Amino acid sequence: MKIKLLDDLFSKSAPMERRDYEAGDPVFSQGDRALNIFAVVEGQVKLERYTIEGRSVLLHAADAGESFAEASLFSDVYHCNAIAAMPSRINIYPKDHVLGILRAGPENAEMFMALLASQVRVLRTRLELRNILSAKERIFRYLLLAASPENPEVLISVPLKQLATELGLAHETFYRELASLEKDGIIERNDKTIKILRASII
Amino acid sequence: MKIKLLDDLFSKSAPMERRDYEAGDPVFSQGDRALNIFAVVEGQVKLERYTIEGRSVLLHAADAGESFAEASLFSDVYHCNAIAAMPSRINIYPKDHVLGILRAGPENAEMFMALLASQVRVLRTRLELRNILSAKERIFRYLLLAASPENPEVLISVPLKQLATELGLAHETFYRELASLEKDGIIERNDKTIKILRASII
DNA sequence: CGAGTCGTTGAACGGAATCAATCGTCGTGG
DNA sequence: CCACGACGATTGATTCCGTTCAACGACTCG
Repeated sequence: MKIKLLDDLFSKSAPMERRDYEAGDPVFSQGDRALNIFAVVEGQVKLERYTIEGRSVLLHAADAGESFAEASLFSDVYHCNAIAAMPSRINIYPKDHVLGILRAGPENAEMFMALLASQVRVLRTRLELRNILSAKERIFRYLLLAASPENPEVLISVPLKQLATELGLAHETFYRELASLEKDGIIERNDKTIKILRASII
Repeated sequence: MKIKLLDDLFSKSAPMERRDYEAGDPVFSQGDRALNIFAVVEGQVKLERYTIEGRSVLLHAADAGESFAEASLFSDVYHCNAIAAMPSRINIYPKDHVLGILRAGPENAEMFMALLASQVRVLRTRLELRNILSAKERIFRYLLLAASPENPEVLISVPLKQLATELGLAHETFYRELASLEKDGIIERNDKTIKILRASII
């Protein structure tokens, strides 16, 4: 979820706390009273849940720019642990204040609902991409989706390595297949953009 | 998103339409005025977007029990095509009526936000599972998450084949690894349940 | 200038997909 | 009522391709 939009919405007329964490610092723990929702400004936060026999399983890794624990707005306690995975800076929005804003008027609530619904859409799409086995095909479809219908040029604003992770590929594979796509004249790479030359990899 | 909860929320004091579609029938098309949101009762609906050169890319396949086009509540037009992938029955909730309900009181809006937030949580978790390369490990973590901390028994209410798809595995692989987990004494399988015997696959 | 990271390519391995075949069950219609 | 088809569950054999390990150049930043 775009952190800026969230900020615009939740920092309205209110103090928002920004705190720094060291790697390993807990942000909150499973069972704690849910008092805040959060957004990662810098760093990464791991969300994990304790399961049977004290074992913990990773639920999500929230990277810079992501919000997390939104569901805690509607729950009394946190249902997982949040731990800074590296030195991190985190925005903290008090739950009661946020709920106040959401209740203040339908516009605010609807803005938040729109953010959530769009997040759902993005996640579903990302999940669908993962159903594509072939690395080349997955990368290509990603590019098709990232390009607008009118403009076949995709702006790459994050390191390719990170893109690879987002697509669920080893970065070596990603580089390789990008190179292969370019060699086959399907895409053209420039400094920070990738241009789709043909809308088919055949 | 649980269709029942949605129904409870959106069918309040209002007519909800239920319509049947044949395979290939369009539910709505990219660019159409967004007038409804939907839920699949039976069948499957494919959501796809037109990209450059008239090519379309699958965004999501909504199965029975899922809602779709929630984001259209906050958009003037649909941004993708929805097509029945097989004979399907679909609930249709008129957007203006739904928005009316959401504006009627904060409880309704908050119920919907809670649904969306929980959906986000589920999708993030599912995505995180996909980051696990090893089929056995992925299946095992899934089971750990599906089991409650107190009760190591997981109720399997859908065909295993479908579970395999959800986990992003070929069903053959899924059966194989389940068998292997059982052989190693890590799980115990009964008719409709799987019991976790050890919280580690080592 | 050195440490760290990104980007890139090569070689080898391993494991999941795929193709294939069988069995059991359930529903259906002749 | 039984034959048949459809589908889920299961196991075997084979193939393929993405991961992994490794090494290197380019670049940035302190």
